[in-house]
Amino acid sequence: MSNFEAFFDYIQEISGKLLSANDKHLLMAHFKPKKLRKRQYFLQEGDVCKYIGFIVKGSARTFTVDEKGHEHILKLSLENWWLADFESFYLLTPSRFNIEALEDLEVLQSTNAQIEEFLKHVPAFSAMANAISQNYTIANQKRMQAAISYTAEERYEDLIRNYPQFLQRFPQNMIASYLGLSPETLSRIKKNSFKH
Amino acid sequence: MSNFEAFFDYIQEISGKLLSANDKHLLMAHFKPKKLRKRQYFLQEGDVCKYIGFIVKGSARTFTVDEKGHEHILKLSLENWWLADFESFYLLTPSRFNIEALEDLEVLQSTNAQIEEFLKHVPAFSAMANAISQNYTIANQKRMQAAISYTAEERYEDLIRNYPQFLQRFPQNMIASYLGLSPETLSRIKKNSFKH
DNA sequence: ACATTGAATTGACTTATATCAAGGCTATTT
DNA sequence: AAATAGCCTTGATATAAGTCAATTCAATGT
Repeated sequence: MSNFEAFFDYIQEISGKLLSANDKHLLMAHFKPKKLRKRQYFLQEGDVCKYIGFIVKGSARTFTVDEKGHEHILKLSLENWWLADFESFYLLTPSRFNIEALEDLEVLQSTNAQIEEFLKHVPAFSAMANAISQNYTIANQKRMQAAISYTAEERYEDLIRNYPQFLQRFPQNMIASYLGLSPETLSRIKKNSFKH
Repeated sequence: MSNFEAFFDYIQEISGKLLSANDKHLLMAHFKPKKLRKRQYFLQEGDVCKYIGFIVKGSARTFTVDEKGHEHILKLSLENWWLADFESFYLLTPSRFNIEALEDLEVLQSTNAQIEEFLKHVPAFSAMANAISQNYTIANQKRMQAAISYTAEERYEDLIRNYPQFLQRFPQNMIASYLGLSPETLSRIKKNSFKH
């Protein structure tokens, strides 16, 4: 299945290790392809995030809804990213988040218990997990720094630098929410940044 | 050395595995005790973060200085936490951060190359690394959500709930900076929160 | 013990960002 | 093709938070 080829390439590239034929069979046996249409939910608030998904195609947003009914986007996710509420996934607690497909979405999904097995038995998989953990730590540190020390305009410029794909793939109001801004404010920032 | 006992206990508790006598000798051979007095720097902006430190005693802050000379605290760290700029430590790039002792500080420190060895040869150590990675991911997700969707007052309440020790150990202006607030604003928030 | 420095508070004022409301444009659905 | 819904922009106004300055108090160094 061509779905899995991209997945295998990704694992091998990021881990720097090769997958054996056996490894590949094991992964194919326990990652299930799942398709969601735009607007469908991968996870709903209150449910346990039983599955982690590797995005083969499409995009999604992870968001909360506050008491005033306002949505706040914590993550925007694209191809070759992992999709889950990790807190709920690791601890098996009810999630505070919703995860919704923003475009038609194809993922390969598996459970926490299965992931533990891959970590034990597939060296490339566990090397990948370590590499991802490093990347996430670095990305989180950068984003947190931006959140506490940058102005709205600087955060937007930072996003353009780090995730230029987002501008192509996501509507501006989603990007505003991801940056912690109102859509109006982002619109004004874009207008003013011409002047600089 | 009593320093190491606390360290070993920590590793065993968080990993759920025991350290052999051999493991302990290996750790003691390659983690060097280091003491810093209050105000001394564990890391300076521009330097590569060669060492990761396990805090045995004391506290530290990780912060940046922006173009206007304002300091922004990204992390506050206490006993049994790991101290490093992980981006610089993993990638061996010059750090954008400073790490300064806020109280007299005792750490056990080691290099990235050594850590790799421990991960390979000490099962409890690598299990600990995986557990920490999960905890960090969860904590980062929470803090990021707070940053984009909470008001200043809600972020402060969140801090009281999650890290009550901070109020005892750190001056209020440090906490304000950690929350991304001016000291004056935090002072006013405290005054007003009596009214609610 | 005295002098100095740093921390916290408060008031007055400024600035950044949110909110509310309206209008126009575009894409999607029927 | 018409109707609809979603998205973006703009203006007017409100609110939250920052800045600057002054004062008090506590902690620290000599």
